[in-house]
Amino acid sequence: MSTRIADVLIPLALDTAYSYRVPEDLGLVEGDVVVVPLGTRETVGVVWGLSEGGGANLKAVSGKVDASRLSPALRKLFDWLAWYTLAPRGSALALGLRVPEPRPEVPRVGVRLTERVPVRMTAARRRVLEAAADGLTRSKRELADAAAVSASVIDGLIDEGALETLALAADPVAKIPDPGFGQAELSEQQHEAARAVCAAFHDAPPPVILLEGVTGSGKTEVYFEAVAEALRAGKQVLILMPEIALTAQFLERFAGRFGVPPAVWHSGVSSRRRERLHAGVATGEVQVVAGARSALFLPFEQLGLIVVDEEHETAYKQEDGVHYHARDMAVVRGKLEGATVILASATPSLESRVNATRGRYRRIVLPERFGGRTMPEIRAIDLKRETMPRGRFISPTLAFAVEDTLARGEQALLFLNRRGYAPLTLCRACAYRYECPNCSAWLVEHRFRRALVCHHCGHIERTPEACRSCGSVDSLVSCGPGVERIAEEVTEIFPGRRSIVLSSDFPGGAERLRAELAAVAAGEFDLVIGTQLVAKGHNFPFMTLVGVLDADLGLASGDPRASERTFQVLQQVTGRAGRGEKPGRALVQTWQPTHPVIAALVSGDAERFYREEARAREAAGLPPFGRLAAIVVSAAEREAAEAHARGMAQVAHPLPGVMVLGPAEAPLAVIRGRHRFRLLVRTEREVDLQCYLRDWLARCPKACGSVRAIIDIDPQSFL
DNA sequence: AGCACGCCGACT
DNA sequence: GTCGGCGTGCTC
Repeated sequence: MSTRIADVLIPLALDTAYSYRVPEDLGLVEGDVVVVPLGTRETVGVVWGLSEGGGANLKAVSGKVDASRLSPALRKLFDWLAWYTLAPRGSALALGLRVPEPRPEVPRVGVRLTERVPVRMTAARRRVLEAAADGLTRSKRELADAAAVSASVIDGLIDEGALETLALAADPVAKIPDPGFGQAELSEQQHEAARAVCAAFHDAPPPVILLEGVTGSGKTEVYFEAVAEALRAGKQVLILMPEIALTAQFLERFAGRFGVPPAVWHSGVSSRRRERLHAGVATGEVQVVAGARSALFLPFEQLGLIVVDEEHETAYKQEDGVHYHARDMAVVRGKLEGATVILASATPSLESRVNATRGRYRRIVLPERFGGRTMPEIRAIDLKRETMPRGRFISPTLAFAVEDTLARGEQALLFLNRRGYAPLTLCRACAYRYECPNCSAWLVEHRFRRALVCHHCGHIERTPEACRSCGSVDSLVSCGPGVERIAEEVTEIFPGRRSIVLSSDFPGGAERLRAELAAVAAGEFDLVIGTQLVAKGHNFPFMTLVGVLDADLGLASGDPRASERTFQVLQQVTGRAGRGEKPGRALVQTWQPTHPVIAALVSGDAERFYREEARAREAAGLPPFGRLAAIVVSAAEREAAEAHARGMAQVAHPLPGVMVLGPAEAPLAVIRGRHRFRLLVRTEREVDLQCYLRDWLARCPKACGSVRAIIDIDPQSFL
């Protein structure tokens, strides 16, 4: 008398699947979604394994949920993700498990014209009757929109019998994209790249492709051809993008190529719609999903292609809960599903370039701009050779170039990656610096808001009249530039020019900002002063000059990715010049024109940057990428962990309350908390980290379920 | 994640 | 005396 046992993984912070007895008549299969008793309540879970057992006194599975079954590939993905990130398997599962709430089916109502004429006629009613004159059935909303009336007019006509209601078939979750709809005209280069990408789609095993193309080279059109190829092969496609890149503009472009927009998945999509999409993806009805990171865990039935657009974007990094990088997970999912993966970027991350060089990824390059446009000419302005007017940040050379550009009726962009008015406020009398009380970073002056703001933690205080330290009045000076201060300078040296400051502080929110970006694109401004916000997105056809005010900003931040990030953002922002009819140029103000980042940027030789950066890291004994892990253990484990740490050498650490211990190649830090404390392990390579942690956990078994995080080495995210 | 259990301070 | 605050640990 053997019983069937189901090992059920529950989407909670649990690493082990729990065993339940399977009732005879349930007919469970691995991957089924089930309801099981857990403690005093009932929870949903997924059958991770089935076996024949002795039928011990286990609780029984309560029932099967009529939801999509998780495919073996998806279950493997969650297992792998949990293993890789050292997260409990249940937490990994929680990222992708979605259980449909039982909702009453709301029948969609359509209305249609009848023979009956309403007793009283009004202008609004007449418009409705005209719009409905063709006798077709429409939804209330549609008819109201077509006649430009409110829904109550329609209701009135229904009451009078002039319109009749009838049940409407539920509309499809997503429209069917047509791979042959609007084949774009491709340049020779794009064509060649598209052919290579499409050919690779049929390779076995399917490759990971790094599609690298300079700004304006038409990467999107190229990967759209791969999407078309996948659709023709009857496969589903996932396009991952940073949430902010999922714009109406992108959807229109997609619709221009495939006839309809893709299904969209991001945090703003309603839960009802998500549920329908989830189900539609599982049945294969939804063929293309464009989505933010979490779309990675949708239960695709026949996934053939994953595109990761702007693969270098940091938005792909999940920093709370389970720490994962969506780009890397996309590569893993591609492998598990047998799907081709395309990583697209104008400025790839260092690790993707390294992977391409090592032959793990196939590299396809679009070196030129589309439509005969040329890349902007980039020149450095050596600030050591400029005579800067006192209190000014725009050099005479740059000012002259701006004047010249404006005189020709073209636009210029002045780029400074610093919000606010001035990054530092200090007292002339006592040399007191205004620092954040929470994180001791400098407080940034925002003159417009009359406040000092911490860009780290959000702390805000009113700009003081007198020095907080010595009480002197009128002794405070603003040091260094922010975009607001540059705007002030611009009105002084280019009087009468229409200028605008664009940063994430822009008053009026995202809607206003979008409108202003459109206004810039339409040529309604002469000068744009902007932060990183203007580095990508909207195309500005009249912009022919980009001036970078401080190219060195960010190079000395201590972040191991500082060079890479700076290079990427400078490449993007200088690439804004000359995307319209006329060629563009960029002038880059710097104190260190021979710095590898600046030299590579000016020479237009990205290869050189990546090569040198990889070499520099190797020489410094750093890997191209590294990780930090935090383990949270219970108070009971504290002693054992400390005993283990005691045998290790101490190393200084800049973080308050952190004690760093351990050998130099794998230091171990201990942060004391009130009731918990953390162990932070830094290591040179991911593989080492895994080994190190596993070894550590073996000695400290109870800590195993409590490993909380693996994060990139990045002091910012760590703080 | 929820829920129970247990240990402390402060109230009808 | 007990009510309830939170901190801790368990759930097949």
